Amino acid sequence: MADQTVRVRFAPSPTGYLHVGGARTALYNYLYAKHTGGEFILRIEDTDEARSTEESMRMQIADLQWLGMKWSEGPDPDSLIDVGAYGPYRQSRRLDIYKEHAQRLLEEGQAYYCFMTDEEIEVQRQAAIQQGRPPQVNSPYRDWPIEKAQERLDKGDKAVVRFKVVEKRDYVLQDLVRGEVTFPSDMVGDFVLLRSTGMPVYNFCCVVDDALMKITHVFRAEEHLSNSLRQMMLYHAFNYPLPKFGHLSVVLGSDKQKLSKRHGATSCHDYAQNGYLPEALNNFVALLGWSSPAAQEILSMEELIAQFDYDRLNASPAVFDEQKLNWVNATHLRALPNEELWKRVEPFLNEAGLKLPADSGWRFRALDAFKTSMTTLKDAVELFRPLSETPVSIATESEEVLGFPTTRAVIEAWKAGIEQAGSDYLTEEQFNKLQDSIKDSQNVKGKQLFQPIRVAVIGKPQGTELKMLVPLMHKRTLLARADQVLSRIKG
RNA sequence: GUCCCUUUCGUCUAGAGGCCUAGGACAACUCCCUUUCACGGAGUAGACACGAGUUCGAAUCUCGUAAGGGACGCCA
Repeated sequence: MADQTVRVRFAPSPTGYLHVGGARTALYNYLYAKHTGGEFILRIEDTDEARSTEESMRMQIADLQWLGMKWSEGPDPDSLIDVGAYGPYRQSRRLDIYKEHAQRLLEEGQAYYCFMTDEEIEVQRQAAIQQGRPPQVNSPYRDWPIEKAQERLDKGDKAVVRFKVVEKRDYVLQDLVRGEVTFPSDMVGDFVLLRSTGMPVYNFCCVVDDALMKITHVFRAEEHLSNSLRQMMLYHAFNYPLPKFGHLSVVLGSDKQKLSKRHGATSCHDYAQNGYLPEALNNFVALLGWSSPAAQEILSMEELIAQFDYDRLNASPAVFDEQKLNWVNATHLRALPNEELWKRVEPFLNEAGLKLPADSGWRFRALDAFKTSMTTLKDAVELFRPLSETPVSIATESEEVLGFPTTRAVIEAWKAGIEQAGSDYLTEEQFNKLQDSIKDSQNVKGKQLFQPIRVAVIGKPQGTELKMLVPLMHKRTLLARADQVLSRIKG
């Protein structure tokens, strides 16, 4: 028991994309498994028939894969066929197991069939609230003998199965992140195990599955903390050993409200589409509620695995700070070798329809020129756009530059210089010489010199150094661009 | 309403009774580098929610208060 292998699980309900809060929960479980050499298991909690879809399940699996978390048990990412010795791993396929467990409790008198209608329950709730009591049900069917209930069932009446809360005592949870948490048992009333449709309810399947799947540690969101009481009761009723629980803090938006759709991008999918790196999102999200013992801010997945332990998990809520995410992302992005960076950037460039040289030497020089101005992969699009042959839009900030009295002459001299160039691409040296000659011939310097040239090259007065930019552009493009800008001055 | 959790710079956090004149990171600001923008470098500013206690000594322990969050579903 002491050196039992760690078995942890991530158990999302398939309703939409994977949320960043969910990603953090998954990550902590994953890191703990990897850190201890244990198993990371994926279980799909799809007992809510109204909201769960297979499509969502696929999306969440794709998101988890994008983040680089691999599970040793659960649905196979491609075929969706269960892998592992404790399956099935989709709750909707474990219905028989839940039924058996419910039956067992029913027979032992630890659970009962309840025929109350929604209206009856609502009346009780309101009454309880008015009297200042917790709104719990008090079912008249609580002590019905099972045979009597069965008769009604046989007549076709619908019933839920409720757990019978009998013991009046305090339940103490040794939480891995919060320490000792005490719940009085009267905090909850008799709760539903099986819906009238026969579908089990979260607290019930969660316990059955965690026990049967031999889960040793459960890191989950704080909102489940009070569920723990019900779950402890069930573990007790089944006489199953309790796993260790760690209840994570909530992730908040900038307004300190729980992160939700209102806050804009909150799904991993959104971040992927917006050009964030999975390693950056993992890194950032890991630091929301956990800190590196080495006080590192930038960590690779390997470093996270090596350093992660639950003793540095923080119990207080954390605000998701997009600015820090941006910094983490930019830092990871700049550290990528050019070859890898190009692979990541290319889909964004293609999507924008940019036609760029295929030569890898050219690509790497371009990345060197641009990567310090990139926060996300998507930023590459606007940076690379002026390098393609298509005309650029001339930025409004360029107007002032176009208004300098010397601008027209400078651009014409620039154009003439390019025309004289022997090769398709100017070298940095040739560019410098050309710029110097314009300085002398036109008698301009400072921003009167380089801003017009920059506008004639990329359409705006600020950006990457010209000596980096110009050698990346074909003579033809340079000339066309200069003409484009000159025509603008006339008009 | 009842119960549970949380509370250190704007944000993420370090901090397990003296090492704290409270440290780091992001953001902000200033300067340097730079014929622009970024990158990079150097700095500045900025916090223990409040009140009692325990103690020679409290950000750290206890109790209250306040604020925020969660649960009280045939959601998870």
